[in-house]
Amino acid sequence: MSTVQGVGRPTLAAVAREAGVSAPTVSKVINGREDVAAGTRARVLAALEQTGYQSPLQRKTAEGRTPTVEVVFDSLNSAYAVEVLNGVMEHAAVEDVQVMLNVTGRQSASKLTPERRAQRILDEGRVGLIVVTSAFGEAQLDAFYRRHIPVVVIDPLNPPPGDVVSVGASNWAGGKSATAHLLELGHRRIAYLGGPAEAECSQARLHGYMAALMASGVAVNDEYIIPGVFRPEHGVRGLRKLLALDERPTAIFAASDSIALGVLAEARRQRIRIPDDLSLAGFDGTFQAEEAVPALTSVAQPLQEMGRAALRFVLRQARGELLDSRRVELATHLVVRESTAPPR
Amino acid sequence: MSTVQGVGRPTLAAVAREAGVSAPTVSKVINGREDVAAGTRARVLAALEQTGYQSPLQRKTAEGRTPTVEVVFDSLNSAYAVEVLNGVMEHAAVEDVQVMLNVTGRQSASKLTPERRAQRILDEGRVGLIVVTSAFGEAQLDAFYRRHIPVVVIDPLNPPPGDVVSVGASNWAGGKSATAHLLELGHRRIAYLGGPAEAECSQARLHGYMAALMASGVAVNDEYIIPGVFRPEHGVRGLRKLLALDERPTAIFAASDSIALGVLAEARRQRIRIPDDLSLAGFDGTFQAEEAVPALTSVAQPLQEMGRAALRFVLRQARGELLDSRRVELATHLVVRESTAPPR
DNA sequence: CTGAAAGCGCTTACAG
DNA sequence: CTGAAAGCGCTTACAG
Repeated sequence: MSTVQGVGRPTLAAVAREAGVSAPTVSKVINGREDVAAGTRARVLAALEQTGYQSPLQRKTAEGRTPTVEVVFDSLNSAYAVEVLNGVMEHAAVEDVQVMLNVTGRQSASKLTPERRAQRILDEGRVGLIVVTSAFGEAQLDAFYRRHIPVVVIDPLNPPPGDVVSVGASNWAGGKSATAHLLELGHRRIAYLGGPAEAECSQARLHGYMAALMASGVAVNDEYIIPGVFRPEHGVRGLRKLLALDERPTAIFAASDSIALGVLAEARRQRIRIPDDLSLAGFDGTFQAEEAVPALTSVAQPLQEMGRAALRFVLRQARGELLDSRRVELATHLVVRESTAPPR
Repeated sequence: MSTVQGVGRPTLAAVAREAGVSAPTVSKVINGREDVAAGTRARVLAALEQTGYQSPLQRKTAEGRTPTVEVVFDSLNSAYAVEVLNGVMEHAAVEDVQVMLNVTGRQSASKLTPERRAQRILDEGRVGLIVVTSAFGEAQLDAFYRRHIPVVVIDPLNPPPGDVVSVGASNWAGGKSATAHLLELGHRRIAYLGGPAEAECSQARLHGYMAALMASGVAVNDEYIIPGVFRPEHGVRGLRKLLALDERPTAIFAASDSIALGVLAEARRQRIRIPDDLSLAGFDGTFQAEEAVPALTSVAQPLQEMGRAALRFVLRQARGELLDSRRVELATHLVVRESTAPPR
């Protein structure tokens, strides 16, 4: 007839026993009342942690409910973002996880402080977050990290702080392969229309480009390297700048398909035929590359797989499993289509 | 000293009183136990509704937390879906609402029964749902409706049951304007590549098309009307069928831009020049119409606005406000680009 | 600031 | 299938 200890979930009474206080006192601490002495509060908090106490609400929230992961984009206005999202959603269906979607928009200056946002994630019972590119700054990622909220960043613009896990693609190898392809076709004047100068992925692509040039003994021409944004406008303006040069390039490697699409549009306006007058290679390998006219040679990133992998890593972290690595790079591969040809 | 009735949240005991049963019986109904007579269950359910009872969990969930709306797509693989989603997300940011994203995929045969899914929505404390096109069938919509879960359907494939609110665009007027445009250019043999025959929006576009023909005294040719799916494949196959006819059409009105894109691709393969040999108009007016080569004449739907409106209506219903109408149609407008021209 | 006592709201076990 | 009774786990009101 003796009471069996340690069976079932710990109750508030058990926490009280552990802390050597009464149940009402524990109740006060849990509910954030002020009228508890600092020492008592500390003992209660220790007991709460030691026993792993969960309030009925927390229990209910945790228990039957489908776990929820938050996915944060700075914008959904790109085929890139949509493909990553599709990968996340696909794996979420497999794992029976719910997805809270958050689009921050340009104004990274949110109303919420990093601390409050992290607290909210905790309050709402999220198991973790997937952050795509630059949706959150270092301060925010740090706040998540300090509270042990599992976070995975896809294609971080800057190296994420602490031990935050990131997923990307082999950008350097991809940049090298696209450039090598153009070199093999016989091009020597190859321009690079890049993404933001500070973005890791764009830097890697640039250095892959330079590595390919150097390996072929082709000098790097600074005039041919134009950083910008991953948007068609950059392709439009970039092409105009390149056409204004004394020595025009015969080929362009664009750091994203969206940039390449801008080049394509501007080339059409300027009556420059692609690939006859100018070869063009992109990066990302979204359906837009395939559907473009002419179809775009592009370095394909496994975007869906990156989304899936990010979710896998969030869930693993949430389960307390160790990850093999803080940084995962999935392979890119060059897909040759119609937009590249030997120079005239 | 008399007990004040009706003050504070209704308790389980109050529900029991209302239903004329004991508290344990109400508890059983709430917790989905089987051992309750059907008649008793019905009375308890009525009392639950009448009193507006919320379990402590529901109460806590509802209280400090940011309200959450669930958005359900059958697929995210279309520019259409992405634009609607963008509209929803934009308004969600304005209203400070969270968005749970759900992509059902082709298998509308989910593991969850309609009842259980509706229960889950309630348990998780969603304020309501936005359902895009055919993501849920009638049985599911009905289950939501019976539990008074606010639902708004965007572009329902079938007329939604009960008083479920739906948002769409002026499909009939759009179909008429596209066809009238082709007629004005001088076309008389105009084909219609439609969406699913049972889909309301496709029917409306078809009847707009027929109305325009009739108004111009042009006979409707059944061979020119081919229903299908809102995907490029339908455009590819549809064009092949039309080319096999003795009297080939000189213009095609496609019920979506994605269908038109398929026509465009197949026309290129067959060396049919658009608009020189064949005029082509689409529907949706997504960025894909603009970026196509040649740029696609298309009936623009205000997709973002439809997403925004859907969220507004969900929130209004959740607040218990009355809506002016169960069906809202936003205006479409024809955007003439490069893919339509007079017949040769 | 603390806790014994009372109380609240719901659930469980079981007699009928 | 139903409900009186007992019980559970937490919170509240208040004496000290």
